Amino acid sequence: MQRVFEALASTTRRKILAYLSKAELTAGEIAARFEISKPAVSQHLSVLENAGLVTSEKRGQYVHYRLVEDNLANTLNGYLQEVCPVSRPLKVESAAKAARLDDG
Amino acid sequence: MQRVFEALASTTRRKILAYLSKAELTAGEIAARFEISKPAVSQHLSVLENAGLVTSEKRGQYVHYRLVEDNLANTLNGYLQEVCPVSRPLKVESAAKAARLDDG
DNA sequence: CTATTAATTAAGGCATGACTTAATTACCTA
DNA sequence: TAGGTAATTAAGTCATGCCTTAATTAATAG
Repeated sequence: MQRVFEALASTTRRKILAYLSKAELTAGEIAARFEISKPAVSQHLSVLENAGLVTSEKRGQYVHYRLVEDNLANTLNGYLQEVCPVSRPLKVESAAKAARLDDG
Repeated sequence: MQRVFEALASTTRRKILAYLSKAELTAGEIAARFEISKPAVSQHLSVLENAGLVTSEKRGQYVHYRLVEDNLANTLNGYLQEVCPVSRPLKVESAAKAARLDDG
């Protein structure tokens, strides 16, 4: 929980997650999308992995990273339920679908 | 967005939000719940207020703080939609209700 | 007006986070 | 096995964050 919010506090790390939400990428492919050094990106990936937000798999010479969607969704939604009324997140997040389902 | 995630990166600040989710409190009442100094708590409140997660109102000698639920819920859910498939958060957050509605 | 309480601002210390370059590890290919 | 690429680890710098105590502002009570 603490690690997840710390990981999300960095814009660079949130961008990495955004990239990984579209496709699995190697460390090098991720680094190429930023202007900071490769070791710096590697450190960010390490933070994200320690928070359980991404996982890595080494295939040959490359390390492939992918998003762990469940952990992100569960942590944020869990926190939201804790602090906000249960009904609100549902409405905010997919108001259209909820409305449709509630009406039907 | 950046400010919200920075604000949430601190355990102390998340605890403050948790207290405020139960009741409106004065700065002093909040400070009394922590072991750190009152100025330290004041700084945390300032961070939360700059992030738009709480608002304050001075009444006489006291400053009352309360949670801004909408901003917290909208920011986290908005981010979640951006990074995770739209359908997932709904399932995670209220699986029972979603299942019931989907089945019915 | 003076004293007291609530709260914030100011100033400074210390730990932590983010970045850099250089070195190292691991894997692939000629 | 020597050389090259991918990636991480190591070491050190610089900025930022969180905490402290002391000073200040603002409101209430005598």
